[in-house]
Amino acid sequence: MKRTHYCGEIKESIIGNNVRINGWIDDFRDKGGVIFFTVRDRSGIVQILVLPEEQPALAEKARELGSEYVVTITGVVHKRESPNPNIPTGYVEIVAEEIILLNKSELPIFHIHDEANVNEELRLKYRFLDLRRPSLQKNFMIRNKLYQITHKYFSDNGFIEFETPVLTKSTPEGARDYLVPSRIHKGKFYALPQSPQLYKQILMVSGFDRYMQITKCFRDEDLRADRQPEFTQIDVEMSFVEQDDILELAENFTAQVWKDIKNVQVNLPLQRMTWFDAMTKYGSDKPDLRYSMEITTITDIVKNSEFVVFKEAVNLKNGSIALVNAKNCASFSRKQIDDLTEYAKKYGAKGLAWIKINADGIQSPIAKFLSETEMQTILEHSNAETGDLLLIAAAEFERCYTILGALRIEVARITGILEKVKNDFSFNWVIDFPLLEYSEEESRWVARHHPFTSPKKEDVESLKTDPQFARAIAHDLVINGYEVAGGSIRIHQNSVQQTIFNLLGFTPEDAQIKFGFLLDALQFGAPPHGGIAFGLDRLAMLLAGTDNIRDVVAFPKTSSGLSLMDGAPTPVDSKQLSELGIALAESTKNND
RNA sequence: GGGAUCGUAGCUCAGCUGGUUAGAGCGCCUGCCUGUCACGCAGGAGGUCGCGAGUUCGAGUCUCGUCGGUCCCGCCA
Repeated sequence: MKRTHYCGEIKESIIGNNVRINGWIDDFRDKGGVIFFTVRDRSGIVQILVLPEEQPALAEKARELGSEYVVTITGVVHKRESPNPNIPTGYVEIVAEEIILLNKSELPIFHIHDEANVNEELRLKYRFLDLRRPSLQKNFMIRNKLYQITHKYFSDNGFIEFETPVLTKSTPEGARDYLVPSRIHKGKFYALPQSPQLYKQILMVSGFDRYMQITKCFRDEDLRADRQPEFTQIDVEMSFVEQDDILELAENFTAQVWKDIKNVQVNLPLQRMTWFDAMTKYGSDKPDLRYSMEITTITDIVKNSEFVVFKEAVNLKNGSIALVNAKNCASFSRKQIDDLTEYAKKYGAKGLAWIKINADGIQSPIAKFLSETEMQTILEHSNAETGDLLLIAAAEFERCYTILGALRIEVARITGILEKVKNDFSFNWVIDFPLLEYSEEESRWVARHHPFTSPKKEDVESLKTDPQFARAIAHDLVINGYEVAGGSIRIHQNSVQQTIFNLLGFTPEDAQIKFGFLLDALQFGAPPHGGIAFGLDRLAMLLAGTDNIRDVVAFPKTSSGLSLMDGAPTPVDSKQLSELGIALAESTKNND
């Protein structure tokens, strides 16, 4: 039964050899006087030939086979009479001598072919079949390579691999926790880690100096095409370093991965962009730099204009007016512009002003509100040429640029720019994030990254007077507009940490209850330290060339968090609940 | 929490302003076929139109609810 070769290894170089393969029946073509079928394993497919006249018993056995039956085939490798150059093993075939049926299969629910476009709901329910498709198998080979490169790279660089707990303490900041009830301590809960953040910092205090871990993280938030509730991080932390050291290590790692897996040379060092520049040029804190289409700020140009929408925006605290130049889009129809307006509204735009630069002059609903000088200055600053369409947003700073950032991507999609750059890669750092942001919901400052992020030295003093302007020593690595890694230099001085907690509205008692163990650790000789964590799934996505994270996760959840194959989550036995001291609220009881 | 969109044969889909017996391609079954590889030819089987109400003489089609998929906003330190 044991194989001598994988199917994909049956090549011209072993013609004449006696071989044995294991695999699944991929396709069956019975021509009457000659029978062909193909067998598939993880390496590819190979054609088997049976000649009924010469081997009637074997032919009879072959005719019993069906799609996805599991077989062992023994035979001799022959050169094909009529080769098929479209498959790697297409110049040879195995002339069967023995066929062993190891297991039958029900009729497959769908074809095990890459071309088969099958409803994802079915694919997830029958994931064991879906995962047989060559394209998915390829994705997991890539993912495996990524694991191996990661272990080697960090080991070679002196990092020590750890495991941190999965049953941890719930912390209130950040994402919603997944909770695990304790049986021994009824009424108390563990939380699954949103990330091993505090543990890795404590390992730094313990003196391990360089830590890494490939680890699962859990966040109970709504999902997206690039977000799963459980996901894998390459988690890294280093002592006695500055931000430059972390960026250098991380970009060398990234370059290594792209070289080994994609054979792409990444030019180092990577471009670094401040958060402010990313926002004002690209309207995003994770800009896709495979194409340009930069945003132009025109707040100062139109601040005295008659247009009431601009007036209102200027009067906002931190109000901004800016535009994106959609090159060669002046031909857009009224309907297309209406669609763009609707699109902008999703991001909180109240409306969308536009200027068309037609061959016969300017066309714009707001032209009448702008002076000749204002219009000319706008055209100059945005490098507007005949045929261009300027899309203008006016709102509070972050809203205004976010709207334009979304439009920038949408215009790139509509005009085919995204399609053109789909095989390119762009890498860049975004640094100097704001340390805090004001939460209207909670009426307090919250940490933008996490509460242990160090402010920039020069901004520590102003923290107390102008917290909104304080910048963090934080860094995100962006590839093709995806945030694939993020990290920071941490606070290692208890006094600074207390200042931050104070700003976040925690009393010393609160802080002690929530993060006391970290605060304790910081008082016992914490070294300066910092780190970064890569989203392994997103890296795998980019390497595999897919925009769907479920294509690189073996058993993913749907966008509502269900696992369609096993049915999780499910109700549990009342006995299990009572052991945990848990009673369901009346309203949730029949929710299965 | 909100928005958009989808759910018809095993799979992918068509099915118009409501109207007789719901169709196609692929797959499947039976037979034929000595170089197929999206094999070919002939014949055949296969439907709770996601589910539940409602409107109507009559619902795959209209309305409401519900379940599920996908994408997005909010959310994701």
